[in-house]
Amino acid sequence: MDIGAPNTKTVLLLAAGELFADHGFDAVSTRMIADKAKVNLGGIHYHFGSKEALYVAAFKYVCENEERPGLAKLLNTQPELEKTPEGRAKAILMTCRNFLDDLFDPSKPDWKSRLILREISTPSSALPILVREVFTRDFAEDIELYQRLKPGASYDEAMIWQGMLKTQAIFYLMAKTPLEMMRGNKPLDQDFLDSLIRTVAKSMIMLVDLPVPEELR
Amino acid sequence: MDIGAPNTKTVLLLAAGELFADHGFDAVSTRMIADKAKVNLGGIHYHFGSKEALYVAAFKYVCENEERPGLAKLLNTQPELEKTPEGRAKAILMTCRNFLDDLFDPSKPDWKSRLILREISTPSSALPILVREVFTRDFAEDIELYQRLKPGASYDEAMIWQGMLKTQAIFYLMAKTPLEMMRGNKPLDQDFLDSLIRTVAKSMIMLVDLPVPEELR
DNA sequence: GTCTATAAACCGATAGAC
DNA sequence: GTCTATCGGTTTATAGAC
Repeated sequence: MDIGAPNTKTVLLLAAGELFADHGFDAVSTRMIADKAKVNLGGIHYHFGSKEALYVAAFKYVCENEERPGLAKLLNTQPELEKTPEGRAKAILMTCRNFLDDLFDPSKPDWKSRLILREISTPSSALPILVREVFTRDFAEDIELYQRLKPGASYDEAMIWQGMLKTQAIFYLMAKTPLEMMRGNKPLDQDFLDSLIRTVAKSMIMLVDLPVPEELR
Repeated sequence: MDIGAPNTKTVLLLAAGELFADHGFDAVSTRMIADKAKVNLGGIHYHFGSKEALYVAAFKYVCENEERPGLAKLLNTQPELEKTPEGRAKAILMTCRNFLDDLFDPSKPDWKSRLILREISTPSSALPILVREVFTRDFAEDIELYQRLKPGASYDEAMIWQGMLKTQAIFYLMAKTPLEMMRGNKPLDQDFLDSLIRTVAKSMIMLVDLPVPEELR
């Protein structure tokens, strides 16, 4: 979907997306959306037809505009990394760092990721968009890469390996509030994030029998 | 909460818990709950006072009655496993297997786990119960164990290590439907579960510098 | 404790003026 | 394309009979 200047439709998409991400579809009313977007209530049905159609449009917009570079993409732009075991290990570490730093960057709003998370846990009519735009598109390359790193590996094994980063990243994004409460309201700071990056990268590197970089020891 | 014979209150707790787990708090009406429990609508307010109080009661009931044995508990019942590196590695593998087999056992209803998952992703007034009964209680022992296995390790590192099993288990429980759709409606079968168990166990074992059991090679 | 009836508020959606 | 007013339905919660 191509969107130019911030018109009513775009404003509605973004306001609705953030509200749905924060509270869930059923907890958000069309009046809340109209208020947040500073748009008349009737505009929702004029532009989208229904609340559900607005949700699907917002979800589709987010999926198609989110770019979360995986390991395979990094290796495509820096092919020399794939030539040596040390380079491949470094590429895995860089991917973990890029992915998690980006996801937890406080200057970047995280509602788009959380909206996707909601569709994962409570699928709606937007589920095919999720599967097509996120699951299939984002996973496929890294699955193929794993099977290149470990010839003969099963699809399941490849799927689980490339999921180690994403599943854990998603959990800590999702569980931020209770985790911080558990830690006595100490926020998940950069130290925590560094530990997570190092642990995930190290385990993924060791699982494909690559040498662990010195900085992870 | 001690509950004897299946009285109205218990029936309501269980019916409400399952519905909330399946659809979320806002998507479930008190009429749906009363219908499922085959209880009169007024009974909800008579026994619990409000829909929100019923949710909190159901959540508390689930948290207090769920027993998910961790690694530390296994070692307490079989202390001889902790004596050798091979035994410690085996204990980690057994914990992963027990945890995941139990979570994905088709004969066991998984709505209790999914209800907890919902409170994690969308905290409500029941959040303190979640933190106290699940996060603090379930995590503490394994965190302490990790620091025994790796003296001098930081709290964050220990937290992330013991979370490797739980975070990934939770993701696959949560994402079952879209994952199966991505796999062309092929279910997450025992082969997939075995791959997950093996991969998670292997990475956790290697992270604490223990020897990888022969069966995981 | 269980039931019916209903109050009061809110919901998504629509009609029609501008 | 934006606005107001409102419809028909559902929601939680309650009052009161039994």
